[in-house]
Amino acid sequence: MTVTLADVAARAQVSPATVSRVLNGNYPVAASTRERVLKAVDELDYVLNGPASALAAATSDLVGILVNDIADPFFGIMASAIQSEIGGPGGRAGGERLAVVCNTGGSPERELTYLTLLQRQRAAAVVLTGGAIEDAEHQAAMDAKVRKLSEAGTRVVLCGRPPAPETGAIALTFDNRGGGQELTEHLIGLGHRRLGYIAGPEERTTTRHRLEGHRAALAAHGIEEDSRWTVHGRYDRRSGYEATLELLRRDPSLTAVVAANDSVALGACAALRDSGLRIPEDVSVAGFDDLPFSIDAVPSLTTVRLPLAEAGARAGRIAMGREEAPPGGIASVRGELMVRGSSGVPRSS
Amino acid sequence: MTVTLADVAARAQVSPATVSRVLNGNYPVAASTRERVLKAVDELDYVLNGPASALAAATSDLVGILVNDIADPFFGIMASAIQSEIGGPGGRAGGERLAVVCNTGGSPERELTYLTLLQRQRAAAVVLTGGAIEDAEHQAAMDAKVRKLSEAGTRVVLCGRPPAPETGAIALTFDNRGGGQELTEHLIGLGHRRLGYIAGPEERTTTRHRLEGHRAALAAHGIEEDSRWTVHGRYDRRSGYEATLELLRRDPSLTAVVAANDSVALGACAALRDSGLRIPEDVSVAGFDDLPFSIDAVPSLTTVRLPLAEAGARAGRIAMGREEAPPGGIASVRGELMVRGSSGVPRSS
DNA sequence: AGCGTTGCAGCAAGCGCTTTCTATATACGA
DNA sequence: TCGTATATAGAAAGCGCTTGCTGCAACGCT
Repeated sequence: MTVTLADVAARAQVSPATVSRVLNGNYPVAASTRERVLKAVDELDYVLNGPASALAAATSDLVGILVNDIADPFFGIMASAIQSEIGGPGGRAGGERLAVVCNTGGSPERELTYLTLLQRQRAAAVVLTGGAIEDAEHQAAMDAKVRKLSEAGTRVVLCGRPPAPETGAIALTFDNRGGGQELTEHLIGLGHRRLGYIAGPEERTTTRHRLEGHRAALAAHGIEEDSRWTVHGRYDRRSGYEATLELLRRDPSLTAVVAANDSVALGACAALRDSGLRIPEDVSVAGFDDLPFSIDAVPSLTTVRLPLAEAGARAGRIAMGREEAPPGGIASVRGELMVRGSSGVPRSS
Repeated sequence: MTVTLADVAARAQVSPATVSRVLNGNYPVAASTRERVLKAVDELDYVLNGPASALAAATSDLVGILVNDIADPFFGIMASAIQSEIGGPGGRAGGERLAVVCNTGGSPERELTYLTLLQRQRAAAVVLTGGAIEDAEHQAAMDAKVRKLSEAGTRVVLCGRPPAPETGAIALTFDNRGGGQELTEHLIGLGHRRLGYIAGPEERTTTRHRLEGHRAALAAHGIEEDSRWTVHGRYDRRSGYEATLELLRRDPSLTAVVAANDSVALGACAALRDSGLRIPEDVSVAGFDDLPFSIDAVPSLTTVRLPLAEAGARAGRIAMGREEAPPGGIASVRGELMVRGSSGVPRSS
């Protein structure tokens, strides 16, 4: 059998209550007693029973982080930053908390089930990262779940995700629309008038907002849109490659390609090169996020930098109650345009 | 107050025991009764209390995945694959399990503390990924912890990590030494005789094994080593950039640079370009791992492909007891040499 | 008809911990 | 010197769930 609190108590010649208090340090215990208890703990190699503790105390030290794709550095970087603030071993936080990353793979069901699982574990906090799925039914279900979690005392923070009003969740939203607009305006400023756009998956807030920003920029400059110029795909390199070939097929006269994110942009670059086009002389390319590898692309990628680590860290602190929530429970985090080698004046100008 | 089993029982006019059995489905319950119970569960919006359940049943549905750096796709890809097999919502597995990713940041203390936290939660299984830290004391502590976990019934699987004999852990080890050797032999075969090597952090098994493979290749071809040709750094791009400049400073006549992994190789490429050197005409570059972005580098990266997703998936299945452990509890996973554009014949030949 | 089966449901005893309340001992003030 | 405040430890009642065992019908067999 495993060692229990009672065993430690017996060995230290004290009551179980005292051992518990020594371990939790939330009640005065005489120094000599504490020492005796700690010695017994050490000798017996005692490890607290988490479930029992959580049951009795009606709280748990679990913190959940939901991500859409853990293999994507976009989420990895945020998760890493969140986790570093959550504490866990070695973090800045006091109490040791188990920060757990849950990979939804972008599936609505998984998202919901993970939330239930965390609710079941009576998680101390939950951080939802990345864009939300735009399906009315799913969204309602999510909101209901989030509200329930909040009511049960779980702090819910949205990081890089649109606010969920009336749910009690704190939102740190990325200004995808503004960033998208700024990016496209940069290209328009260079003289581009025929811009292809590789959007992310449909029914995602991130996809929609970035695209809306792009369109707003076009509209602001009186550029009429051609529906052939927009293609949807996944948020990965492969998708960018294929979408670019498709764009080129539809309209070979495009002078710029704006991608939904950096991975897609990289795929776009590869497709352009394979098609014998130079970047940026023949076609300019722009990404989004400014992930670490973007600066290493050849040419380096013009993109919008999102402060993923900073936002994640802040979300983590808020989740831990170590930082005040922004006024109204909502904060918008702006991106920063990074002009680099992949964008230049169009060939025809 | 939150809804409890008893509330559901009252509403369904059955005993708590029956509700529990309906929920767990491990005991015969009449269809009509089950239906009544499920209806009550639904109406009351009941969510099982995880800790209470874990305490009573003395088991938990938590599975831990330890990674060194969650922001690094190397780990992200493995974690994703492991998690997909662990089940969790939507996975192939039957029971719903909470697969949690814990980020150690490469710190020995965190590694140990996370293991304790998982032990505390009575985790069903634990998967340790990536290289281990080569410190006798730490290793002994880890082995002891792992042994204790095994004894307590937690299945422990090492994925991409050297075996830990006598601990009861199953190991899926990457053949870093063989891969490193093959890679360097490829360069030697092209005619290179002056090869720089950017190693990972010291005191890491992965670092050592890859370096050993490199040296074995040199030795096999009678190439004498120059201690100036090896530089240690972190496993990231920045480190590769700086290390390359350092190598160039030490010996400008190098015709090839072998990096500890792909990120480092990318940094090396950037440094070479910034130094006015062409790849591979002036200097060849090689990486390791074959992460998704490697093929997009310009020129595309010669590297050793590690089947991260496959190995992760297998580790996940073994952790769930859905696949037999390899004979002896140890399997070696080989890498595959991917010859691409970044390696060519040396300039002097 | 009598009796062993079989199928389902309930009782109640924990699982290992936390925490309130109570008890004791010591210290302090008047 | 006695009463009261203060510090520390213990007793015991759960926290919400699982599960071995018991109970009781309805059933099938000889």
